[in-house]
Amino acid sequence: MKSPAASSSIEDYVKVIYSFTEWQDKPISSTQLAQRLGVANSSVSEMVRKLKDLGLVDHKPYSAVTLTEAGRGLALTVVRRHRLIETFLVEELGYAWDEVHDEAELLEHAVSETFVDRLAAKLGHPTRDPHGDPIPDADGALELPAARLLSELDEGHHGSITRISDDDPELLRYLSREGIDVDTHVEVGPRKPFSGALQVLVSTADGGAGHPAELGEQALHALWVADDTPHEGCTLA
Amino acid sequence: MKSPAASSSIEDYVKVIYSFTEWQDKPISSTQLAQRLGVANSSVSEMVRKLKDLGLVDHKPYSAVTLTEAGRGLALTVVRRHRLIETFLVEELGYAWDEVHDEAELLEHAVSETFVDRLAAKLGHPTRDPHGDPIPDADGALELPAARLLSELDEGHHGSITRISDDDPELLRYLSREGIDVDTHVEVGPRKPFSGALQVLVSTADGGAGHPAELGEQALHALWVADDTPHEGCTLA
DNA sequence: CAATAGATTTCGGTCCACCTAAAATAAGCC
DNA sequence: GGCTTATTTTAGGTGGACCGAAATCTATTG
Repeated sequence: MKSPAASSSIEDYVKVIYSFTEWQDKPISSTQLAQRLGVANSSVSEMVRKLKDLGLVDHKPYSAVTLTEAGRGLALTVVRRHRLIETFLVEELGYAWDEVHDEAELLEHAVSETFVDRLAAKLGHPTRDPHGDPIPDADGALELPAARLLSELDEGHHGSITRISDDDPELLRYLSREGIDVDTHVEVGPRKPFSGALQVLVSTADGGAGHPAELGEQALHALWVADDTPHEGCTLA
Repeated sequence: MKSPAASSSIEDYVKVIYSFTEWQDKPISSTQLAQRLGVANSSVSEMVRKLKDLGLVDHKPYSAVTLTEAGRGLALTVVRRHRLIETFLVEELGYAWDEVHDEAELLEHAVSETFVDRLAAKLGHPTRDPHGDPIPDADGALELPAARLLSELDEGHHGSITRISDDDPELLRYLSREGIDVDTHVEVGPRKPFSGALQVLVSTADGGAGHPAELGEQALHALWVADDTPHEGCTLA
């Protein structure tokens, strides 16, 4: 049940490969992998060969990389560790949203399975981390909420934020200042003529009249909105 | 104030060098260092040269290794991390005494200064870890309790256990079964004729009549007793 | 005081993950 | 179909930390 123990590089590779397809289907290319890991393309080539030898990925030369079942299993344990640690940092140690990612990145390679299980128990077996990402359970099962990228929604749609990509701490701080958090309710407004920025109506927690926020491309691709209301529901009532 | 960030090997080396002299004065030799780190002597030689170049140790060829001020400073931060993590594992995650050492060993190299500070705050800035070892504060100051090795005490002495070496989990489990913990009060009894084992009277927590335990060489060198009562105190009262 | 046993260091050599530069391949375009 | 461009792989090389074997030093001790 337990493989020989992957190096932390190996864990990072499968984690990134997994994450890339968590919210969309296209598999990751070498170059994208290299960018996300911050290493040279050549390093990825070598490492992918090793991962293939280990049976963690499928790969034909010059094409995209996908996880095998074993690879996906490993990735899920890494992701579970990462997200539980993030949750712990926010809930127990008072970290802010935008501070947790890097810390978790390091810790996730240093904790034992026992640690993770006990941490999960202490936190009450949470199913989402502070950014709304689902936390796989100990068996690797996870529930992906149905959600769409904010950038794909048309004017008039509304729903609550389900997930916020934690790639860029700077963006997280901006969103924080605009009052946008996981579970915040938003309504999509009009596109600004040339800037491409989108107006969004952000509801206050108490249900009062929302205030507007302007979101650029970067933000639109980092926010996911739950598919709760195809609008009819409201119109009919 | 912060050096470039030592590798985890470097941290391990200075930690072991420091620990060796924490409760006695003789400096550590290459071979002892190699044994405690589980590496070959030749590896130690090389690494000590590097540590010397980094200004962390003093070392003349063919003699013992000692820490410089900088080295001691680094060692203290590592020891602080280690002991705070052990405390956390026991108090917050329900680890047993004998389980924490290895886990802390890994984690201590993966946590940031911020993490350590927040953890310390959450735990209420403890000054001793679960084995009774002193936890240095953020500035590297620590209070070493006056204590003597149980093996050095004569029959009739008594006092409370201040520190229990956590080198051997097996021993920790034995002591646990015998009801010996940090702060347990003990009285030194007679040596058993040939076995060399020592009889010790272990007080129960509520002050009731103690029960005897037999401790061999290994245990006698792992237990430290506070210097609280040179016996007169009691006789005079 | 010379011989030797034990500790320590030096000397090649390994493995891992990374790099740059150069070569090979795939894909788009005229 | 052939050319160019962009992606991907190979080749050769680095630094960190480790190893075993061989050389060297220290310290004893006869």
